[in-house]
Amino acid sequence: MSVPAGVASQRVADELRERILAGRLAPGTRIIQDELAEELNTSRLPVREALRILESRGLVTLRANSGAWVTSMDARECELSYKIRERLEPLLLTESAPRLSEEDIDAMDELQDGIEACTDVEEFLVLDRRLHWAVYRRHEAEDLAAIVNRLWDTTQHYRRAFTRLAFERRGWIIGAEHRLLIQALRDRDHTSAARVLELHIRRTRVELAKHPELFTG
Amino acid sequence: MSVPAGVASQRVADELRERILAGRLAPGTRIIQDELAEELNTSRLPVREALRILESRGLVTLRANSGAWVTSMDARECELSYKIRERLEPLLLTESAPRLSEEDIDAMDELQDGIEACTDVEEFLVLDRRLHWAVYRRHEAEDLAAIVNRLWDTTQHYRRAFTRLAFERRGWIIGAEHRLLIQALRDRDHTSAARVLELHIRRTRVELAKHPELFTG
DNA sequence: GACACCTCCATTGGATCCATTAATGCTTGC
DNA sequence: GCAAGCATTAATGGATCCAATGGAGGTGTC
Repeated sequence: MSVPAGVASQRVADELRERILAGRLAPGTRIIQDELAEELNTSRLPVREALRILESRGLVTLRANSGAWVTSMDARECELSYKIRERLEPLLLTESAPRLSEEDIDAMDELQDGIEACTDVEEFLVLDRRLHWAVYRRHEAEDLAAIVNRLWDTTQHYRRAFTRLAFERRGWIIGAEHRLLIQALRDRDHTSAARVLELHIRRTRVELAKHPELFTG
Repeated sequence: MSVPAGVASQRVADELRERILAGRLAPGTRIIQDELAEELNTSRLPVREALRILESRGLVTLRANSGAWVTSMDARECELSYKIRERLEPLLLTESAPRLSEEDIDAMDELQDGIEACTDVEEFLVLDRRLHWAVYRRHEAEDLAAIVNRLWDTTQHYRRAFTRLAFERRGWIIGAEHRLLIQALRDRDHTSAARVLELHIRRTRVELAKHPELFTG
């Protein structure tokens, strides 16, 4: 076994987060402290602390004297998450955009090339997220970024389900929005960039609302 | 000794939060697990979990293998918190306003009477917060409310310092804004209500920016 | 005299053990 | 046959003990 780097509770939290985001632990799944502890070769204490960490990120729901479950959302909560993103991500963009270099923006176009070339849903999710965070790369607003990151985390599972349905036949819309966003950044037109981003998130929210069946689980 | 209600770690977290929000624990203060545990007649374990809980609420800052401190902000972070509030609280108002009853709105006017009558800073902070949450009372958006609540918590200390400076000579502005907000809600003009709220927060942010000396501690 | 390294102590992180709670299944009575 | 209550069991919450880390202070060397 490899050398455990860093604090155990953080390692456990990272591992658990990875499993949830990758879809290997579905929303609603119960998490038993003993099982995880044994599986990760540690005691239950770091697991308990890891669950607290992930609860604060919204990925896990705790009930006192009862247990822990992977957080699940209903359609209403998910829609609200998107409304929050609509308001916060343009602000985060505003914090980052003035500091982006030409190279930063070139990298975005390359990422978008990759997105347009990819056919696998999991790969799309990774690249799409990477592109958005390339836009925010130069922010100096840790607290705001943490809130936004959390929203991406908690909606990841539903984004996956939605992407499975939609990205093949309507993928060009996302591509168009991404290219418009990148171009506005290149032109240093930060107001337009913020507007495009807001529309991009808003359109996704509206599309998502057309598929309530994604939440009947 | 009285019967301990609920889970110990939550009790410790509540007590610690209360101390920080009441200003009895200043930003930057170090928190030693042993001391708190002894003082609250419990072991270090609930204290550790309480620190995790409060870290997730942004009230304490943890450093691995080092310790815990009451979180402190610089002017930039505080200003950003207000910008986030400017965007999120109107949204939270929108979620609540349509469901507010006449009695709810009457209660707001009564709260505002109390605010205009009060001369003590601590009392003002309590009543002001209570009034704002009276506006949001009928929301069904727990996640959004949690984010906003957290922002109020983390900026509480700076709001106190600012209030000490400003509320006596310019208190009438806050009163005017509050009354306008309540009236818009009474008229069921939710768009205006959201705008007034946004302006109210924005004006406070701009005022606060004039007092950088509040952050040189 | 100044800087670097080493040792010691205070404090946090982790493991094991015990208490407590809550849920489930069985039994009993109606 | 069904419902309610009790008992059993499994999993969480808490306390104590031990290990590891990081900072501070002193000493030795350049």
